[in-house]
Amino acid sequence: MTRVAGRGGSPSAPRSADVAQLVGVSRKTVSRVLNNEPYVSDDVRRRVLEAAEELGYRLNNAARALASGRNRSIGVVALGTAGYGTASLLVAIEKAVRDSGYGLRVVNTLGGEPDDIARAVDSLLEQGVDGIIVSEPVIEGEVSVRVDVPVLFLGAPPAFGGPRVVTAGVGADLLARAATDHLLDLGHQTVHHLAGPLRWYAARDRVEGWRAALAARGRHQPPLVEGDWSADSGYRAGRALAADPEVTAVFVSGDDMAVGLIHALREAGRRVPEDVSVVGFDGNPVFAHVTPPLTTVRQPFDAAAGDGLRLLVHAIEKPDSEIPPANDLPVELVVRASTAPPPSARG
Amino acid sequence: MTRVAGRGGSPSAPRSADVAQLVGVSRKTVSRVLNNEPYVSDDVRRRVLEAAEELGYRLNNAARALASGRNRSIGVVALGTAGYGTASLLVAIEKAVRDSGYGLRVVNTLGGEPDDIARAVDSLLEQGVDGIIVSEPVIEGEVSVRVDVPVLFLGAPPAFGGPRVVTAGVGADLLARAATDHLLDLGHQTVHHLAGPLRWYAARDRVEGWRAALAARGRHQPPLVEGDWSADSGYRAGRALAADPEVTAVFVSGDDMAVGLIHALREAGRRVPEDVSVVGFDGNPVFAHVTPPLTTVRQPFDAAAGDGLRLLVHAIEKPDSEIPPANDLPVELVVRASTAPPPSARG
DNA sequence: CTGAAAGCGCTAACAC
DNA sequence: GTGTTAGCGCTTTCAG
Repeated sequence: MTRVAGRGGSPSAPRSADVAQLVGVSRKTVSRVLNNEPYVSDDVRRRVLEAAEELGYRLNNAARALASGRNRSIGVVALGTAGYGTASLLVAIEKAVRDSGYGLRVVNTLGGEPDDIARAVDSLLEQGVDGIIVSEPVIEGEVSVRVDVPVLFLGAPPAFGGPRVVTAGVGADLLARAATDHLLDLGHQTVHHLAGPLRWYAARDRVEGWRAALAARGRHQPPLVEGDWSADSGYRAGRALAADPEVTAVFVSGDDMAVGLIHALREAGRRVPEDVSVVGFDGNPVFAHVTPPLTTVRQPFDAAAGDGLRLLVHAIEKPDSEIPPANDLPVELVVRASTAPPPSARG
Repeated sequence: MTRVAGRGGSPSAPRSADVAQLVGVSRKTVSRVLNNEPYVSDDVRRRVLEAAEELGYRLNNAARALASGRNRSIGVVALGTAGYGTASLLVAIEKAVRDSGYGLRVVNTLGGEPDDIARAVDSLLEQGVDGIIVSEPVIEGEVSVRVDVPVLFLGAPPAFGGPRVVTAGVGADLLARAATDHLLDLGHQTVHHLAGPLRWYAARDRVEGWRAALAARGRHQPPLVEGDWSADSGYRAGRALAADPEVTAVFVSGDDMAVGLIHALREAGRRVPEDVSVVGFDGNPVFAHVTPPLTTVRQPFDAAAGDGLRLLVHAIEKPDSEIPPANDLPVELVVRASTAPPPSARG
């Protein structure tokens, strides 16, 4: 049955005093029960819970925050794009935050520039958060803000310092390295790279991994090509790369760009994977169904968010104890049909 | 006992009293300035703003909410999937909320079932929100919650009633109709439909549009095929549909499913669009680069979120006045290469 | 135009 | 185990 209240501006909601009165205890006792504090008899605890239920009592978080100084919520500064990667990360963050017993406030910054971040952080602080997550920002300069809560930089080094700033990676460099190694293992002499915009730390991190893989085998490092994460930019990059017969393998810093790139390659008459192998980045499952199915690396969004949040919550709740070590993140290469040995190896 | 502003040694954040003292006015005057209330001289206003800036003063939202009863934030119950559609809608909602001067709290419900929604709404209410957006939920039963703030159902009819419940569509039926009409206009005798899970209202809404388009021309309505939004489910549906030579046109309730479906069709030897035309739903730009580029309808996320939020904010801020009418949403068909006239029309 | 007093609903610290 | 007493920092009356 539908139960509606919709009482617009009528009798005020029940307060803890109402619950206390109904049970015949003090407000503090009600408070103890609601906060799961010890030193309440099981009997009283049960009766308080029952009374609260009966009255439809709901804790007033504003009052609680004001009195305790803790808001029980965490704010995230996100990128405001609907791409699979950023969206997955946000979903993972929401889950991790909720599992930690906090609420989540979201502010998007379309650009991810230092000023945008400063503004977003400010607005979060004003709304009242106990900690802030800055998710995969663009970092070119210093962000100048006064922050008095712990801040987690997820997938980027801190853009501002402070005693309560923690960092957690998404393991992008290792992932990029695995992707590049896969291509090298297949027999390619070298691997080209289509990067995301280099102003994004996420893009640079992957470049590092690609470079490291090449360097480890003493391979030639082809010039970097830069896209903007969009499939269109991948397509444009693909047209340029298709003209170069030296190109037999490309590691692309995002699935969408990879799909655009493959489009251009095939349009130019270069077969994938027979002539050119392509590896994407992210792990969007839809690309198992394009032609050819895309080999990619899966980003460990859940693990990264969970690990980062563990550090952040630690910094919030035990500000004086040492920050625990970060966990290792899984590296998962999803091999499909867009990669193969180079033409030379097949005679 | 009166507390003297302790801005010497005390690391506590500055309060409005500190600002007031610095300027030499009362706290109420500071409050007026910060809330953009009238009846403050320009001079005082300016000095207050300067002092606030100088002290690095930041309003305490918990205190404000407690005193005023308004939290200045809106909560959204989202689906917790990283698909292009839901993610885009969330981004659009965030923007609309921010533009309205509210903060955004997010709770995901993995399932979108009535019970999940009830839980999510409860948690939002406890966190303190002035309004709630329920975004594209699964609706099979009634949601039983006590809500005392306005609720906007976005892309679904209300799951619970009440005087302060508003609804805004995303225009899915019209979009579905446009997609179906496009196929019919091309000369197809009828159009098959691969729907999303019918427990989702969003899926049912699109089915309606498809049915309406067929009915308007007196065309035969083929049996409905049901997927689960994933490309994999589209692929499975495609294998079944490929076996039926009658199928020349399919309207698919999501781009990902459409891509999976095309994969299966081609694998079975049916060419797209020569033998079978396919239209997707959502408008993810990456699918301009798959083979064949996907014809689709673009969901007007920004317009839908903006319009819905306008209604919600109205319900919050002017609870007694009538709810303004909803705006018409744009219908945008993106014709690419996955649709063509049926084989029969081409001889 | 501006200010003084009185809480908002809860938790903190300490009593009992 | 439980109650009492003070506020948290702001906005709301209602005076001036």
